[in-house]
Amino acid sequence: MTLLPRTQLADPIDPIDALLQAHGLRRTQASRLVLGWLLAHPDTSYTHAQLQAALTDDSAVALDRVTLYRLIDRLTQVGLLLCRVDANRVRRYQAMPTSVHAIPHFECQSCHRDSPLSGALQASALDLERAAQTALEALKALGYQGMSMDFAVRGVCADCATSNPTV
Amino acid sequence: MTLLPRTQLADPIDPIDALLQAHGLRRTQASRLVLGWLLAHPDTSYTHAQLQAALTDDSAVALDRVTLYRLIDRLTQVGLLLCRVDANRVRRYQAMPTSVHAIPHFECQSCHRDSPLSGALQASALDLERAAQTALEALKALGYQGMSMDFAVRGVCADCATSNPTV
DNA sequence: CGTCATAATGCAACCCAATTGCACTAGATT
DNA sequence: AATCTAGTGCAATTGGGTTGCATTATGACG
Repeated sequence: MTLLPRTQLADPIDPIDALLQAHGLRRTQASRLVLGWLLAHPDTSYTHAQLQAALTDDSAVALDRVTLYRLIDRLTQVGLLLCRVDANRVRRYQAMPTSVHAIPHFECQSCHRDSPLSGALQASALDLERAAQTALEALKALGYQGMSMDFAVRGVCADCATSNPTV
Repeated sequence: MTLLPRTQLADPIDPIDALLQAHGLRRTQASRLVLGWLLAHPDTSYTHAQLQAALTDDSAVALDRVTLYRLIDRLTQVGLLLCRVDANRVRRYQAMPTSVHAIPHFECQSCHRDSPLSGALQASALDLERAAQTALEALKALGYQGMSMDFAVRGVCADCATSNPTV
């Protein structure tokens, strides 16, 4: 029985390793772990704290707070992660979505609830999404990479408006 | 010469006083100052720090840090101010706009530049704005108040994408 | 008017997400 | 194998924002 020439198989068999390498990042335990975890949980965003908790929970590997900060920052800079700041001024990270689905949402400045625009707004929301899609295509053609859209309406919701003495 | 019955003139001659009163807020030196200043500088947003600096500069009245925090919070809750969190996790305040003009903008996660979507995207941007306008009308009809829209695209801009070794 | 409840102010101390500096470790490249 | 540098870990710090509590001033009511 002869030894198979392992090197014939491309070095990065793992898709995660391939992504890291393709973006010029080193393949370390931490980077594999974080990117792997986020890719395994698409369309969900996590704060730094949540991510650290989930990772230590999941893999029993306790990686340093600061290391995680720097790692997610690197992953974000190369476009592998999407980062946005939530209403509480905390950054939320998630795997950069491959397809786009910008759900318009409303942030009430009084009760601080964040609700998706639906129901009566279905029609205009669809219009929005279509227009946004067109915009994205144009950007991609210009060389932009790894994009996500976010449409926010801010104001005072009907509930809060009626309880306020706004005359 | 008889004294004019001053009280015949409506108490809140000042439009700022009128706004404060209409929203159930007391008319204090600080509230008049802040709301007045922001109304005098429409379509421009300020951080707490900038606002405090501008006010002490402008009116020689040094109001306390915490007082200003609480004041802008009150003004925001009743819908007189618009508050959003910028990419640096800092809240920015401005007078709630009366008309809407949501300029789509792109936030690069690599170089952290924030640029308006223009040029080649003019067409889709217009579509976007039209769709957004429709959405706003629908919300107003539902009782929502003092609204503003924000359309953000996040990703890696063409400049950064080419300098990254993204293969 | 004066009285009085309560909204608003000021100060000190605190919270917490995120950053910085520096020594150290481990991928990658030759 | 040697070596360069990206990545890691720890400690200390930054900075926007909050909380508790005593004090002041606004506006409503008799």
